[in-house]
Amino acid sequence: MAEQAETLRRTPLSRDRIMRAAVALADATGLESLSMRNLAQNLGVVPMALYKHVANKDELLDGMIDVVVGEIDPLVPDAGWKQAVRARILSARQVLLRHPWAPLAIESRNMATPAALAYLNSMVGTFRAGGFSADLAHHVMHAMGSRILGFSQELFDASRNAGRTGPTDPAPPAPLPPEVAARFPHLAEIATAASHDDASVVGQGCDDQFEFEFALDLLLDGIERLQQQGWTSFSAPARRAPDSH
Amino acid sequence: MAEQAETLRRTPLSRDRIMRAAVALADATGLESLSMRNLAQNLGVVPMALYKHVANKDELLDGMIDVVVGEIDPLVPDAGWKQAVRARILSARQVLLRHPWAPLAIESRNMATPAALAYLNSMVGTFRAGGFSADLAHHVMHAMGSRILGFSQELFDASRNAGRTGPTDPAPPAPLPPEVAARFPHLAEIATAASHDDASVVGQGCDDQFEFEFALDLLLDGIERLQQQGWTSFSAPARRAPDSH
DNA sequence: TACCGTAGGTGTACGCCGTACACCTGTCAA
DNA sequence: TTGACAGGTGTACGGCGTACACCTACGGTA
Repeated sequence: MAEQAETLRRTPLSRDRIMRAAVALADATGLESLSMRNLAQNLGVVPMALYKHVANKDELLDGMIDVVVGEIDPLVPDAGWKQAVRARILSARQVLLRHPWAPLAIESRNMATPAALAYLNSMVGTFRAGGFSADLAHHVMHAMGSRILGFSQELFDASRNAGRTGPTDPAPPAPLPPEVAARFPHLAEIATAASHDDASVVGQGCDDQFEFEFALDLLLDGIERLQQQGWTSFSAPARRAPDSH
Repeated sequence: MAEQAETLRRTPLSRDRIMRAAVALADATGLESLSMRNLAQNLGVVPMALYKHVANKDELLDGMIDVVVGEIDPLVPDAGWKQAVRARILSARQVLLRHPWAPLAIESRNMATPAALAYLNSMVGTFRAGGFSADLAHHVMHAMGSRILGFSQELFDASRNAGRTGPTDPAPPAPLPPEVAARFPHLAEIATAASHDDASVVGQGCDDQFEFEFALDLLLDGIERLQQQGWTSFSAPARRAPDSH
C-alpha cells in the first residue's frame, strides 16, 4: 500500500505533462523564473528527469508555445474571410491574455513550431479561399504581423509583468509622474485623452481590447479594400497608387 | 612611459563607453552571448568594474536600447505628417537592421527608456501637428504598434539569428523541405509566389523591405482615410462604420 | 608638504542556471 | 530466469549575475 500511495502521489512523467506544468508555472510566476530545476521541483522530480522527455530548455519553450497555439479556437466554418480571420485573431488574443509570457517566448525562439505552422497555414488558407491571390495573401500575412498570433508588440506593456508579482495583483494604474508629463507633453496628452482603463505605453488608462480591435480593423479594412479593387503587385502598394479621396 | 602606455592602452571606463561596447558586442555575437563578464573582458577590465557605472544588467540593456533609439534619424521638418512618419519609421527600420538583437531586447524590458519616450512623444507630436485629435493619435500609435520602432514581430525571423553565427554568414535561403510543404500547402504556395529574396516565416525568398513598406503603407493609408473623414470615437472603428466601396 | 575622502578598478565568493554523465531500479519480452 | 531498456537519480562542471570587502590613485584642503 505504501507503493500504491507512491504511485498515486506521482503520476509518471510525460512530455505532455511537463509541457502543461511548464505553461502553468510560467503563467503563475513569469517566464524568467521558469527554470528546469524549478519546474522539476514543481513536478516532484529531480531536474535531470525532465531530460528524458525534453532535449533541452529550448525544446521545452517550443513545446510551451505549441500548447498555447493549440488553445486558439479552430476555424469557424461558413464565414467570410474577414469574419473568420477576425474571430480567430481575437481568440488568439484571448489565449495570450491567459499566457502573458508567450509573446516573449515566441519572439525569443526562431523557428516555427508545428502547431504554429499549422495555424499560419490555415490562416493563409482562409485568405486564399476568400479569393486572395497567393501574392496578396503573402503580403497580407506580413502586414498583420504579430497581430495574427494575438499580440502586437506593445513596446512597453504592463501586462508583460502580469505573472511576475502574481495574477492577483492588478498593477495599480500609476498616473504619469508630472515631470515625465512635462518632458513628453504629447504622450501626456494622449494618455489622458482616451477614456480607457488599462495601462500600456502610457501609464494611464487605455482599453487594450479596444486598441487591439481598432488596429485589427484598420488593417482588415485596408486589406479588404486592396482585395476588392483587384490587387496585383504592380498596382497596389499605396505609395504608388494612392486611392482617390 | 610605462604608465603612459598603460594610460593609452585603457581609456577610462564610462557609462557611455560601456553602452557602446555592449551594442557592438551584441551586434557581433548576438544578445544571448552578451554577458557582463564577456563585456568586461572586451573592455579589458574585470567584470565588477562595470558595476561602478551601471547598476545591473537590466540597466545595461536599457542603455543599449537608448543607444539604438538615438540612432533613428531626427524629424524632417516641413513635411506632411504622412511623409514625416513614413521617413522616420523607415529610418528606424534601417537602424534595427544594424542591430538585429534590439527587438528582443526591447520586448524583454518593460519600461520605456527616456530616449524611447522622446521618440514616441515626437511621433505623437507629428500626428497632432497634422491635425489629428489626441484620441485618434492615441489609437493610431497602438495601430502602428512595433512598426513605429522599425520592426514588426516577424514571428519566425531568420534575421534574428544574424549576429549568432557572425554577420558574414548570410544564411543560405534554405528551401522549404518537401514534407513540410506537403503538410502546409498554403505556406508553401505563398513562399514561392512572391518574387523576393530574403527569408522569414517562409523558408523561401521574400523581400523584407518590400513587406515592411507594404504593411506600413497599408496602415498609413487606412489612418489617412480615418483622419480625412473626420474620425471621432463614435463614428470610426471600421467595424461600426464600414466605408462604402 | 602631509593628509584624507572619494571615485573607480580588483578579487573572492555565493547561489543560481543548464546540462553531461554515470548510475540505479523496476518492468516486460524471451 | 534473465537481460535489455525506459525512466528516475546524484554528482559535478562551467557559466551566469552580482554582493562585499579591498586596494589604489588623485584632488582638495590644512
